[in-house]
Amino acid sequence: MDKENVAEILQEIGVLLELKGENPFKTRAYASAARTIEGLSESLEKLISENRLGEIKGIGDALQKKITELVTTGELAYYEELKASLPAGLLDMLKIPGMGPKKVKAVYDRLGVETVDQLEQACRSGRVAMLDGFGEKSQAKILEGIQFRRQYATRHLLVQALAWAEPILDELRAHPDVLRCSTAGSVRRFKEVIGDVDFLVSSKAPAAVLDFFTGREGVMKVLAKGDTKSSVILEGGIQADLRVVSDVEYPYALAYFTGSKEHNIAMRQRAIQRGLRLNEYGLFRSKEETRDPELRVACATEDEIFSQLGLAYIPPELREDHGEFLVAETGTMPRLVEWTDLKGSLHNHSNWSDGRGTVAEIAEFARENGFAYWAINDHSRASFQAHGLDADRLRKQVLEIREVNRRLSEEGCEFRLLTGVEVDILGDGRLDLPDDVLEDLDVVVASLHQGFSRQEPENTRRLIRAAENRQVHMLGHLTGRLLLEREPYPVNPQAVIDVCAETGTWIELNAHPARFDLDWRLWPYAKSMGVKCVINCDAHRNEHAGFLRLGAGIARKGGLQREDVINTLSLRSLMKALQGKREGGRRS
DNA sequence: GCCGTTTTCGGCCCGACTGTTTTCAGTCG
Repeated sequence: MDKENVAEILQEIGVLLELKGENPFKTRAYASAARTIEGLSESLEKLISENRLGEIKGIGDALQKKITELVTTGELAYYEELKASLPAGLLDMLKIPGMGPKKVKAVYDRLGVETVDQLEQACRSGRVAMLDGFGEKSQAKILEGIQFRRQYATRHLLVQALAWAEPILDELRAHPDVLRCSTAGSVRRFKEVIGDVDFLVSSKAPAAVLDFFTGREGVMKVLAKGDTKSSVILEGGIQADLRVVSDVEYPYALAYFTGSKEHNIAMRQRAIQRGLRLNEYGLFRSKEETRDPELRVACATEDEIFSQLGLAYIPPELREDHGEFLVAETGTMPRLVEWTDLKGSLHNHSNWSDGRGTVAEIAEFARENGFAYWAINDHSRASFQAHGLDADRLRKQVLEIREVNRRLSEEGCEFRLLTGVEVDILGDGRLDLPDDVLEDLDVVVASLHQGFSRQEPENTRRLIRAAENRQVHMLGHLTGRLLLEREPYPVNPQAVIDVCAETGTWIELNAHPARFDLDWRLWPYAKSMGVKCVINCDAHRNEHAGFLRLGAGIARKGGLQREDVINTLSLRSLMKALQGKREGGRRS
């Protein structure tokens, strides 16, 4: 059983315990352990065999035993008993807005309601409103929540959330009563999947800003509106929250509402260790909870708050309690890669396979947009559905690309198209094209496109064999996941990273917003092993070049710097690196 | 269930908003 499965089960145990009315701190312990497990860079098997599980913060004796049982036997008796003691439908009910563990338990205990459908019936017949603690309004709200969940997704891709958030941020910025404003929450942290979008504003007239926010075009429903905050549902079905504070409070509130929750808890604890209190209203010289302005440590920006806590500024992308404090404590934060550092993309498609543009159109677009180089890597023949290229068509494409480059050169232009392929990794780990064809290409990306039903050891071996081929520069979208759509295929990424480190093979960070693959959580490990990253937009049409900005944000979440990313190199250095990989490869 | 410069018990982040209450519980972030 792998980390994701273990984390999922621990998470579920936490929820089930909540439904049972257990001590909230106990339920929280499970949830926090689940998160910790998910973020581990080492495998659970290894930690267990070396008896190091207990060294992890948040995992004590009880959880150690349960995790060991799960990993070694694939089952957990405690979990099975817990699951059997409650109807499965209760978990679904928790997802309805306004239905928390107490209310779910109440309708179950007192009305025998076990599923969302039964809850709907109970609301329609008026039985829910008659319960203590419920009323007509809660009943109507539950019905609405059920309808809403049927109609809309609850989680959205970052790219979609940004498309909703950025125009609103522009409007807020232009509003006369707005002093400072920003997105906050997971959008500001550049999480790959977003639940809702958060905004923070400082203003002397909060009511006017809140009125504007709730009255905007594109607001479908106002969920809540108070003196300082409001929640709305936007057309398209995403929730947007706005919080308005005074300008003095703004930096503290921005830090607080950017989160993550786990990062904030660590920040608060650091404050407490220094005899201070940190909340959304300020950093206070006090041992007690307070918001007395007299006691506030003046900070004009987030930067100054970190500094007061003995930390270098932590960029929002890193605020996941994922090791950022260890780095920031040293007093200097490395400069993370910026999307403007990227000089081109080394994995893109043309109309020779499943892309849209012609080679000439792509060259024109990339050149005009200031890139130094752009690779064309169409699919190989095994990707039949994508009109994959065989050796013959590939050679013809190479001629066409060279012709385009010749013309560019004549015009005195320094931009270059690079020849390449995204070669399929076949069932046994061989590549879909022979080495002598690959060696004539500038950039070879090797990817899995089939075999999702295979087992982990097999997929891992396929990727390792591809990485060991000295003609392969990098592995493309390593886990094949499609966010909110398709799980990653079973693969042991650490084992693949280890071989990439040995062979000097690079790993792609595919910047397609549904991929972001390799996951940001694995980059610190890859970096520690010396494996280089390539941020590719996997463009199938020119507009996809914009994905590079998103990919760079994800690379920042992974703590990557310019020197960790191959496509920050100039054309000349890149060509050397491409050549060097082939000469340095361990075996072919 | 975890943890310890407050160390084997007693804390564990905490405030805004809503709805059902008539002083507060539940939910949410």
